[in-house]
Amino acid sequence: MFASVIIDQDTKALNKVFDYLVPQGVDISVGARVSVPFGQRTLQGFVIALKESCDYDASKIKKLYGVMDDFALIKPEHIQLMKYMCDEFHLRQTSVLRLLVPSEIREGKVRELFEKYAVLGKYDLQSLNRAKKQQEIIKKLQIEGKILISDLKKEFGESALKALIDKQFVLIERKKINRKPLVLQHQDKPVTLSDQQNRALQIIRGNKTFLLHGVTGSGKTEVYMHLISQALNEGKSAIMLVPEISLTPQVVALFRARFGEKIALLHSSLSAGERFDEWRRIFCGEAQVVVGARSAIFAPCENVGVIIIDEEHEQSYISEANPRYDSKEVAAFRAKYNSCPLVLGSATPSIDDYQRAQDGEITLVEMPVRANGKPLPKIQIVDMMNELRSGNSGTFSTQLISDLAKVINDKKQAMVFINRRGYSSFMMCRECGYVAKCNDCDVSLVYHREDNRLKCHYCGKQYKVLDVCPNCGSRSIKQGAVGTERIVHELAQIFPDVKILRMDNDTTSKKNAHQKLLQEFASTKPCVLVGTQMIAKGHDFEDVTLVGIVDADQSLYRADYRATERCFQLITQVSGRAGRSQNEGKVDLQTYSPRHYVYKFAANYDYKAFFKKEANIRKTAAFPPFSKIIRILFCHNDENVVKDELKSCYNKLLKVREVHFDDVIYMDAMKSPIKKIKNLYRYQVIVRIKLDSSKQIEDEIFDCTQNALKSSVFFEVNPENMA
DNA sequence: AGCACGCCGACT
DNA sequence: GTCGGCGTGCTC
Repeated sequence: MFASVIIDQDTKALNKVFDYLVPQGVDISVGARVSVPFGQRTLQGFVIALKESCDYDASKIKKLYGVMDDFALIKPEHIQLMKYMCDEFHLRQTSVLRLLVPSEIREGKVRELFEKYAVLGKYDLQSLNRAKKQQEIIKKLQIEGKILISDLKKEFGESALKALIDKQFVLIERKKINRKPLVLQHQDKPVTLSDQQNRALQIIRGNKTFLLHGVTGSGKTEVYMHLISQALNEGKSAIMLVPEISLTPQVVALFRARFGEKIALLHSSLSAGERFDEWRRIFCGEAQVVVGARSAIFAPCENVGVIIIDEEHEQSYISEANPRYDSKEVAAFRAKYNSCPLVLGSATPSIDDYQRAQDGEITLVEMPVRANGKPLPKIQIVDMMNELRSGNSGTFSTQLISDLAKVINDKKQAMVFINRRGYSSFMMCRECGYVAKCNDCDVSLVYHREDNRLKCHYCGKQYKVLDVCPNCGSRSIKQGAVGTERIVHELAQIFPDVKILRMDNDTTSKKNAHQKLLQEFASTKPCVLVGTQMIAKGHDFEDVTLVGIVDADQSLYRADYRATERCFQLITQVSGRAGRSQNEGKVDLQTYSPRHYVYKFAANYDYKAFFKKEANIRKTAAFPPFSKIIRILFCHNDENVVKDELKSCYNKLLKVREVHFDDVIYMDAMKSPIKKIKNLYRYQVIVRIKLDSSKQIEDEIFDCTQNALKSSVFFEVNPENMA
C-alpha cells in the first residue's frame, strides 16, 4: 500500500504530495501523522490518501518510518476541507493544515487522546503467593477482562501493577478513545420564546443558509441557543462563531449556564495548554458545542448539527494575515458536508449577504421587534457645520454637552464613541504643511499624550514629540483630528468632577484590563466611558442613557467602497448601547455631512432603505457584490524589486485580459494607498471582473502572480482592507 | 526549509 | 593545486 503524504513544512516548493510505501503490518489511516525519510532528513507529514498503486518511479520510492500517534489527527471532513480551501483561497496545503491542527498538537506527541488498558497475559498465580496485591489485580482482571491502567493504579498502587507488567503477567493495551456517547442533561430552563423567535426557529431547518436579520435586542442569542439545543438533542454537535472582541466573560457565562461542560471555547488568548485541552475535548466528542472566534470554524467536531455566525457582517471573519480565508465560506463548506443549517445573524447584515438573500440564494429570516418591547434609542443628527457657523469650533456640540450634563445630573452613564485612539491623528506644521510620518511606514504618526510621544499605529515605533518643524524650523505646530485620549482630556476640563474612563487598544493591552475597566464602569455613576469600536460590542449597561458619536465622518471618507456600509453598521451598533433597559436612551450623532444618506437611514434604523440605496450605487459602479475585486499586493524592502516584479506580473495579466476581454471590468497597477509598512514597499494591481466570470479566470490571474522571486505576494478576492 | 551539487576566487 | 563562497534545484 502507498500513502500520499504532505510534508509539514510551509513553503511553496514543498506544496505537493509525496508518495511513500507503507511497510507491512503498519496500521495506518488517512489523516495520520507520519514520520518519513525526506532527502537526508527525517520529517513529519500527514497522510491525505491511501492507495494500492503509485505513479512515481518505483525505484525511488521510500518506505515511511511509521505512524506517530494512535489515531488520525485529521478527520475525513477536514481532509476534504483542506483540498477545498487550497483551491478556493489559493493556499498551500501545509498552511491550511496548520489551521486545522493547532501547533501544540502538531509539534508534540499527543498522549492525552488514548487510554491504556491492562489485560491479562500469560500468568502464573502460584508464583505470586506472597504478593497479595498482585493476586488481587489478577483476580479483578479475570472478572472484568480489561481495566483502565489509571484505575488499577488508584486502587492497588503503582508498584504492584508495575511488577506484574515487568513479568508480562499483565499486558498494556492502548486503545483509541472513541467518541463518548452523548449523555443528555435536561437542565435547560424553560424559556418562553416570543412569536418571532418561534417563527425563526421554525424556518431554520435543513441544509440551507439563513440570514437572520434581527434588530438590536430582538433576542437572536436565545434563537442561537435553541438551535444548539436542538442539535444536541439529535446527538449532533454545534459551532458558533462570534467576533473576537465579543468573547467577553458575560457571553461565555451565558453559554456555560445553558450548556455546562459541553461547551468548548476557542479564542486567541487561550494559553497553549488550554487550547490543547479544548481541542482534545472537541476531537474526542467530550465537548459538542464549540464557541469561538474566526478560527473555531476549524474545530475538529464530527456530525455538526448547526453552524451559527453571529454579527456576520464583522470584518474579523476574514483573516487579515496569511493564510487568508473567509470563515463564512469555510462554514458554508462544513454545513454542506454535514447537511446542516448555516445561520448568519446580524442587526446590520453585510450588503453582500443581504443581496444574496434578495436573489433567493439564501433564506432571509427577520426579527424586527425588540424582545423587551422598548423602542430603539432616538438618534439625533447634530450638524457640526452649523456649530462652526455659530462659533463653536470645538470637539463637542452644544447639544452633546447639554445632554451629557443632564446624564451626569441624573447620576446615569454615557458612552462617547470615537473611531481613533491616541490624542490627535497627526501633527502638522502650520507654516509649510509638514506632517510627521513614520520612517518605516508611509503613515502619519499619532500623538499620545500619556507618554508624550508620537507613535506609529502600523508598526508601533515611537518617536520624540516635535516642537520645531524639521522641514522649515517653524514652531507653529498643530494637531489634527481628535482621538480617544484628547476626548478624555477635553471632557475632564468641561466636567472636572465626573469620572471619565477610556477604553481602547492602549488601555486594554494588559491581561484582564478589559474586564476591569468594564467592571469599574458598571459600578461608577455618573460616569462617562470614552472608547473606540471596542465599547460597541455586546455589553449591557442598564444605566447608559446617552451615546455620543463624536466624529462619525471619520469612517466615511476613506478610499474604500465599503466605507458607507461600515459607517451604517457602526452607528447602529454603537447606538444599541443606549437604553438597554428601563431607561430610555438617546444618541447624539455629530457630523459635518448631516445630509449624507447613511445618516438619514441610520437615524431611522431603516436598514432596508439603506440597503436599497447602497446596493443601487454598487450596482451602477460595478462593485461587489455585483463584481469581484482582485487585489494583488507585492511587498519588498527594495522599491525597484517590487516595481519590477509587479510590472512583469502586470504584463502577464495584460495577456489574460486579452483572452477574457469581456470579463475584465477594470485593471490597473499602482502604489498601494499606504506605500510602505515596516520598511516594506507596497505596490498593487487591482482587477475587477464580472460576477459571473468563471473560476478559471481567477485562477489564471492567480498564476500570473506566482513567478515573483523576491517580493512577498498577497492575492485577495474582495479584500476587506485596501490599504 | 535544508541539504547537496556545482562552478569560480584567494590561500596553505 | 584546494578550501569555500553561495546560486540552483531537489526532496516520494
